[in-house]
Amino acid sequence: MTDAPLSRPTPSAEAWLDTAYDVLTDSGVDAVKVMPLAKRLGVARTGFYWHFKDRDELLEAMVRRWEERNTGNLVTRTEAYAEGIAEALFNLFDCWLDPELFDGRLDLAIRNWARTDAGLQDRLDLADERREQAIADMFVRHGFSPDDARIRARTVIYTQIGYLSMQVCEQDDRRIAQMPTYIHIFSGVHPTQRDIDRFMTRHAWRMPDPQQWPKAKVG
Amino acid sequence: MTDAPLSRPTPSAEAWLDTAYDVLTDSGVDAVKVMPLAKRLGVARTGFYWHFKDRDELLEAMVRRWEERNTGNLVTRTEAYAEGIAEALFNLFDCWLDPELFDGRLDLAIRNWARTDAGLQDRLDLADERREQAIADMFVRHGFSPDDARIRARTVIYTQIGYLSMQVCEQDDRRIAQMPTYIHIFSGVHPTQRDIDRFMTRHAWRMPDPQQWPKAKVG
DNA sequence: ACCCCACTTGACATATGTGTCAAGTGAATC
DNA sequence: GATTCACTTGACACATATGTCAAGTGGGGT
Repeated sequence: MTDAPLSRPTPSAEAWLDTAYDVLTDSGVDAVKVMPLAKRLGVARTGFYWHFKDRDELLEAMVRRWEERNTGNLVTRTEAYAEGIAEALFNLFDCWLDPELFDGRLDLAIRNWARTDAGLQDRLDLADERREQAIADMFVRHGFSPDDARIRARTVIYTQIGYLSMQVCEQDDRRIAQMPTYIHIFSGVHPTQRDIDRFMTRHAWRMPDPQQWPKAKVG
Repeated sequence: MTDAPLSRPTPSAEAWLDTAYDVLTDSGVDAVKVMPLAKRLGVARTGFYWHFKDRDELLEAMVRRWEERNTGNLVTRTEAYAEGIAEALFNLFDCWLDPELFDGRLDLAIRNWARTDAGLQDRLDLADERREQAIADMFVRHGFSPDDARIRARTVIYTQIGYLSMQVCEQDDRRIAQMPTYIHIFSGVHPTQRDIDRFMTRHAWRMPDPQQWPKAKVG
């Protein structure tokens, strides 16, 4: 008899939502249709309408799932303590490695969907502005001029979105190994060995072989 | 009686294609459907099947339009003569300003479409690899190490794709004004006033007020 | 004036999608 | 054992899409 949150979705509403999420992230919003979802779940399509008013309500639930996750975590990472810009960027890069912090596939799906949904585009623009501001502030705290900081923030964001958009699939260990070079490009500063070790240790379990850890002065 | 290329599309096949292109670039491939296109053109839908075998043939025609355009022009720009890396990057940046050289909206639409079409994804991967290689070669020619060059090439590409993907809409003059800062980030080198002037002169008609031209050592 | 060819059209067959509704089911409560 | 509540179901009505076909139209060449 634990206290459940008030309108918690029933297990089967949850199932519709999860399936919808899978389809959204790997085929886009146009593929999120009640009939195919029902086929996947192996149930009658009409049961859907007991849990959700209509298709739009399902879509709205997914947008909320996105809003409650990606941007908030990213902003928090930019605010983490760092001795220098390199460490600060490494903190941010945690988001690109931990799907709990930032769901890249979902972000991309939302972004594509927003192209044909003006209301969603507005919500996305707000989220993007928050992210850009948070990263720019981070650069400013580490001594960059506001103008430079803003363009560097954009470079970081565009690079990440571009990476997602291009569907690059690399193994975590290769991605991690390149990150010190990205740090140098984004900030103009080489991370110290200390910065690198701290980051590598944090993600060691994704990259089991310490031999692969880069030495400082990469790039 | 001019010699027409052999299978040139008839004027009305052209019209279907153009409309399809518009819809593709601003709503995505899922919106490219014969019935709505017919409505837009104000003709009977079935006439479509006189010009094209089926919907797939229309889509294929658009993919070809893309292949014949974006990647080739981009690679050519990376090969243009440049005294230094800054000038070389400015040469490449021409693509982001001249829709004749590189059609960003089309590139983005193809990219989203490829997410749900494995065959197209393969063709896109080939194109991306050509682009990355060409840009990396450019960095190498200007003295960067192969590893660094490759990551810098990716940063350039991801940034551009990210920019497109985020649907940023800025005026040309503002974008142009920021480009020297991007050059610095991408290459670590400040463009000289000479580099900047050459670039600005080339795009002066997009940015009528020379007062706005940035001075060197920006960022 | 005729016909032919390029092209267009409306009717048909079929598939896939949305949403409503009244009836059905099965487990927990009275 | 009857009832009720939460949830599921199949039948229905309708919209939108694809693709085929035979018939129609209209301008150029003979």
